[in-house]
Amino acid sequence: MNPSYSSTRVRFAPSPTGFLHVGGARTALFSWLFARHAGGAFVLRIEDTDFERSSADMVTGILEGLRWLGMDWDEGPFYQSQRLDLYAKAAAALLETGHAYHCFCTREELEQRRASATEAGSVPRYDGRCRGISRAEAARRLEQGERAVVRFVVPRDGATTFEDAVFGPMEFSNAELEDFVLLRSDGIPTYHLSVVVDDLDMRMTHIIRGADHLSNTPKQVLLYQALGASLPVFAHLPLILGPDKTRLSKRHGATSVMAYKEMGIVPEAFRNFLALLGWSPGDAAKRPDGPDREIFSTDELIQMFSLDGIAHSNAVFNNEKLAWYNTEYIRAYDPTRLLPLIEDEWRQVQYQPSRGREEILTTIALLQPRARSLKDFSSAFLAYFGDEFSMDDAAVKKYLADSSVRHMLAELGHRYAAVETYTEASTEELLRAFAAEKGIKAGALINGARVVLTGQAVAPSLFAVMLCLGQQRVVRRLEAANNVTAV
RNA sequence: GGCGCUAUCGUCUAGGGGUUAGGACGUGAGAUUCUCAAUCUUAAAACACGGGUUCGAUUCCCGUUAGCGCUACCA
Repeated sequence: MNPSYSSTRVRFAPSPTGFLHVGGARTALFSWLFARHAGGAFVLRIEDTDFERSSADMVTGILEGLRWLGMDWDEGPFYQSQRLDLYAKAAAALLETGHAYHCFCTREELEQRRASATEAGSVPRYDGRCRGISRAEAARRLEQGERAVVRFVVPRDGATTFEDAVFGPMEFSNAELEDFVLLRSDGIPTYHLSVVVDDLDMRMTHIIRGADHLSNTPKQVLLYQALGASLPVFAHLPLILGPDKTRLSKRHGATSVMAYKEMGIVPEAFRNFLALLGWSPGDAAKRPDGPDREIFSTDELIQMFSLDGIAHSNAVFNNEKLAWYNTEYIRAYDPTRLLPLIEDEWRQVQYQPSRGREEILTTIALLQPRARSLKDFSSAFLAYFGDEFSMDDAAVKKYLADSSVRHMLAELGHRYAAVETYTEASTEELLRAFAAEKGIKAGALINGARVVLTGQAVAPSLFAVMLCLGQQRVVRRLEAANNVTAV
């Protein structure tokens, strides 16, 4: 079968009650990878039925995060808040078929019963007392303005089963479930109703979501059955944990995807890292000799992805490994691809390079092996792109504390001014001869010059830096060596 | 508490009835010497515990423990 004709349909259905967080991003990524692998559709649906906590800004942020990670969607975004009539209709149908009933218990009553049940050491579960209310009576009470929710009739006994594509066969005793709410008293659907109705309406074939929904699934399975629909494939993803092995949350620091952009992470690195968090290509990553593969292009990820490779256990988010991916990606980029990302960083700090595009490109190439983040290009590396940069205090202290070194560097600047063929070799030759003449170790001069030239203690080979900067800048900066003072 | 899920180096993981249990990140040591956050070499580091099944379990089964999740008129 031609995969492009596949009817596979997968959705990502975030709730806009927060930014796109790491866990959500991975769910989206796995769903997207799965859809692309199958040649199916990837649908975006915003689950904004919690009006109190949802906001349009959050939707914007989520879409921004998705785009940043390079995930495109084929349909949507659909908003549940605009599909309310659909859920109401479904609830009415369920009411009609006896799968649901009106419950007039107030929140206060419910809370009270819950509290006393907990106190008595029993499980707080709705007892279904309003099931017995006849439809006629319910209609009358509604007529009189009484508020009611619509609850689902969960079978008292038996079990609900389904097959999870990740965890295998699942069985939940119905006695563990309560008659959950379908429609709130204001007519807004609850999560269980809206997901099922939408997944059905949107003809989803696979439901890929976090394992925190595993225990909710039997309720939804019951709903599918009551609606006379067949089940989609459920695939639950193990959760992502913080370093302390509790579920990743704000107190673990960066949890919003965009925070990683702000840290100078490149999207491909983040995506590669995320893809391998809770999923593994297995033997496909093996190489006959040498280490297993860790770096995969998007196309490779799409081609290799399968539900079988999804782990069953939770994974701790490892910042160090992400940082490693970032350096790998930054290093491997073609400078022309890196440039726009760097320009974006420059814009953010309102920096204007004073060098031409070609020079900038070769400079990037020089710096790439040492960059750990995009941020380096808008901070530590600024001395390479223009003449506005600051000195690293520690570097100055370490290599320029001695005033005689500063004097020598200034003098060295004069010498460079007179050089006719300015090359990597000639600059080195001159410096070493100069050091010999002054009776100082070349290394001391080199380290000092590095700081004067770049403001940093760490840089590429000094003479490569000199060539990159060009004769004029080198002369100017060296001649100003005496003005350098540690703050 | 009830229900569910899970358990291989510190972390991400491969593997699977008989292996020197493989790789990556990180960490340690060494090399290089013009710096290191670059590079190269190298080392340490794991099958949670207890019972089965079996000639043989890290692998299969059960239990224990631990962790996580769910248990709302949130999603």
